Amino acid sequence: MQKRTSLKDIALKVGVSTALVSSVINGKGKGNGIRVRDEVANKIRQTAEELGYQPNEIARSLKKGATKTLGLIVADISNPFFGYLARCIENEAIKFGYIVIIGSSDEEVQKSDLIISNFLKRQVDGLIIVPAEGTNGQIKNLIQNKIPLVLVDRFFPEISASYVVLNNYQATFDATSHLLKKGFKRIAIVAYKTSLIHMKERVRGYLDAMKSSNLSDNICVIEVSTSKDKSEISNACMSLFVKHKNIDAIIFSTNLLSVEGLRCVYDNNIRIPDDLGFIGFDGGDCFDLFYSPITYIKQPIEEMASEAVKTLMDYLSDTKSPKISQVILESKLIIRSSSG
Amino acid sequence: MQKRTSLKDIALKVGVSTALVSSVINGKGKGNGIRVRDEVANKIRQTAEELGYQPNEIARSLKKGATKTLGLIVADISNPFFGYLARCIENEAIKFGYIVIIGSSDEEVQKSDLIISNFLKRQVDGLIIVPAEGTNGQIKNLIQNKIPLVLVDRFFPEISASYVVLNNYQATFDATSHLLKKGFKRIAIVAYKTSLIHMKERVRGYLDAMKSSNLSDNICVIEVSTSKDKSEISNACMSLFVKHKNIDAIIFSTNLLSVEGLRCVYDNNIRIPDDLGFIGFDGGDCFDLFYSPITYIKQPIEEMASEAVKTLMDYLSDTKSPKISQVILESKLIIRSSSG
DNA sequence: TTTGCATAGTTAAACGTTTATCATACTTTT
DNA sequence: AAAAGTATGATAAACGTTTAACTATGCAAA
Repeated sequence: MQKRTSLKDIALKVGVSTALVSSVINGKGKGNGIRVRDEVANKIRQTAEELGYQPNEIARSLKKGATKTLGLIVADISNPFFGYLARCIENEAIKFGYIVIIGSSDEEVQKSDLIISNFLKRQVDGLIIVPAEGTNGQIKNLIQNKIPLVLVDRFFPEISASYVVLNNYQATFDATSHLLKKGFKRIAIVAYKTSLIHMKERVRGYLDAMKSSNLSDNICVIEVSTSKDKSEISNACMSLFVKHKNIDAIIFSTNLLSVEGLRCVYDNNIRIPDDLGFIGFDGGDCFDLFYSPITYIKQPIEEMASEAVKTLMDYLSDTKSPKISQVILESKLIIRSSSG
Repeated sequence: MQKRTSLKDIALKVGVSTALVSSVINGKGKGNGIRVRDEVANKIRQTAEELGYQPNEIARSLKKGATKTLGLIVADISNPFFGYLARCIENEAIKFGYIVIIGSSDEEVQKSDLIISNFLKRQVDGLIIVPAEGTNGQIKNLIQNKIPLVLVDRFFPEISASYVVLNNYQATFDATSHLLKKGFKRIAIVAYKTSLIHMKERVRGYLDAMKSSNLSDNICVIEVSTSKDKSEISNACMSLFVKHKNIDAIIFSTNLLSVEGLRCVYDNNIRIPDDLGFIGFDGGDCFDLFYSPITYIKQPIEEMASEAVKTLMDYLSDTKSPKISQVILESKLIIRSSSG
C-alpha cells in the first residue's frame, strides 16, 4: 500500500501551511472560522482533488478524541434476528456519520469481555450491547467508567443503564391469551434456562395469562440450556409431545427455539393446529412456508435499532448530563393458522 | 467518558519515561530489545494494572501505519448467506489479531463507493469485497493504489485480483445433471439479470448440462432484475407455472430466489416433486421444513471465509511481492426429496 | 502620525504512541 | 589508569491531524 497523500503534501505543493489546508478542507470558508482568499482556497481544493486526498480518520480521531465509531455486541451476527438488528443499526448510525463495528459474544462471558476491551482499546465512542448472562459486572464497570452505552433486547434491573427492549411480558401474555381464546387450555412454554430478564419476563407473561384464566394447574414451563447443542431442544419438545401428551399448544420464546420446535413437529408428523397449537417468535421464511403458517410474536426491530442509536447519540451530544433513557417497545402478534 | 489513562500517566507515577513504559508494556523484557531492571519493569506493569491501562489503538495505529482492521463489504449483512460469511470471516480474522468492519452495499454502485472510501479513510489494512455489479472501476482503482484486497463470491475476469469463489459452473451443472438423471427433462433456471460472473457461470453450467443431454430445445432461462421488489420474482415463477406449463423442474440460483420460488410453489399449491422438481441454493431452515425437503446446492462458507482471510494475511505479511491467489471451491449437492 | 481593525495567513503545540539515537554510570579489560 | 564494554534509561522526533495563538500587511479613522 503506497503512501497516501496527506495535508502536508497538499500544503507543500500549494505553498501554504498545513493548518490552512486543514481549515479549507474542513469547509471553513469566508464567514466561518478562518479567513482565506478564494483564490487560495480554490487552489487548495483543486490540489486536494488532483492528489486524491482522503483525510486520515485515524489521525483525526486521535486529535479529536472521538472515532465516530460505535461498537455493537450481539449474541451472534449470523442469527437472523441479530443480523437484521445489526443492519438496521448500521443504517441509523450512518445517518449521524458513525460506523459500526460488530462482535459476536456467543452468549459467553469471556468473549463478551474480550470484545469490550478490544472495542475500548479502539476508542469507540459508544457501545450498543445485547448483554449476555453474567455480564452484569462488565456493564457496571463500563458505566462506572462513564462509557456511553445502551443495552438492547435485555437489561439488568439492578443496573441503572439506558436500554431499549421489548415489552416481553405483554408479548407472551398476549400470545397466551390468544391461544386461550382459541380454546387451547393446556399450553406450555419453551424457554431458555437463564437469569436474563427478557426470558424471565416472557415466562412471566405466560404464567400470568394462565393464572388469570384460572389454569394454574395446566402451567408447564420447559427450560433448556443455552448450549450450542440443539439436541436438548428437540429432546425437550419430544418430552412435551410424548410424556405430556395432554399439552395442546406450545409457545416458543425465541426464534431459534421456534425453529427447533418446528423441526420436531415436522419430524414427528404432528398436525398443527389440530394436534398442537404453535406460536413462535420473530418470524422467518420457514414460518410462512410451513404447511400451516405459524402465528408469531413480531418484534419492532427497526424501531429498536433507531431508538438505540438515538439514545446513544443524545448521550454523545450532551456528555455533561448523563441522562438515562429506558425504552420499552410493544410487540405485535401476527396471527396465522397455527394457533387455531 | 472520563480521560483514560495513558502511557504518560504511568510514566509520571513510576518516575520513568514514556518510552520505557512503552517498551515494557510491549513485552520487551531482558534479552529482547530494551534492557530494563526487573524491579522497574515490575513496578511499571503493576502500575499499569492499578490504573487499568488499556493501550490506545488509535494512537498505535497512527504511529505504526497499520490498524489491524479489515473492511468487509457484502451485499446485505442481514441476508443469511452474508451473515454467516461475515461471522466466519470475523472468527478467522480475530485469530490474526484483526477486527472486521462491515458495510452492506445493497448491490448499489454508489453505496459501495461510499463504503470503500469510508473504509479507506479509516485506514483499513485490507479489504474483503463481494463486489456489486458495475464496481469494476472501484476495484481496479483499489488495485492500482495497491490496497490489499480479496474478492469473494464473485470476481471480474478482466481484473487481475485475488479471489475466492465457488465453482459456480460445476454447481449448476451437477444440479441440472442430477435432475436429468431423475427423469426431469423440461428444466428451467431462474437467475438474476446481471453481468456478474457468478450468475453467468451458474447459467452456463445449466446450459451445458442441458446441451450435453441434447435437450437444447428445452432450455428455459428466466432472468429477474435485482431490485428490492420481490413481486417480479413471483411473477416470473408464475409465468413458469402458468404459461410454460410444460416445465417440470426449476433450479434457483440464489437463496433469495429459492425462497421466493418456494413461496410461489406454496401459494399455488404446486406439488413437489410430482408437479415440479425443485433445487435451491445455500440451504436454510425453510428448505428443511418444507413439506417436501428441498434439494440444494451447498456452498463451503467456512472455507470461503478462511481462504479469504488467509489470502489477505499472506498479502499483508509480504507487501513486497504482490502475489495473486485465485481460489475456486467446490459446492456440494444436498439431495432431498424435492428433486425426485 | 498614530491608532485601530480587518484580512490572510503562519507557528507551534497537542492527541498517545513507537523507536532510533543518545547519555550516564558502572564494570571489565588491557 | 585509560579504554572499552555493558546495563539502564532518557530524549526527541515522528505518525497526520486540529486549533489556539500569533504575525504581518494594508487601509481607514482619529
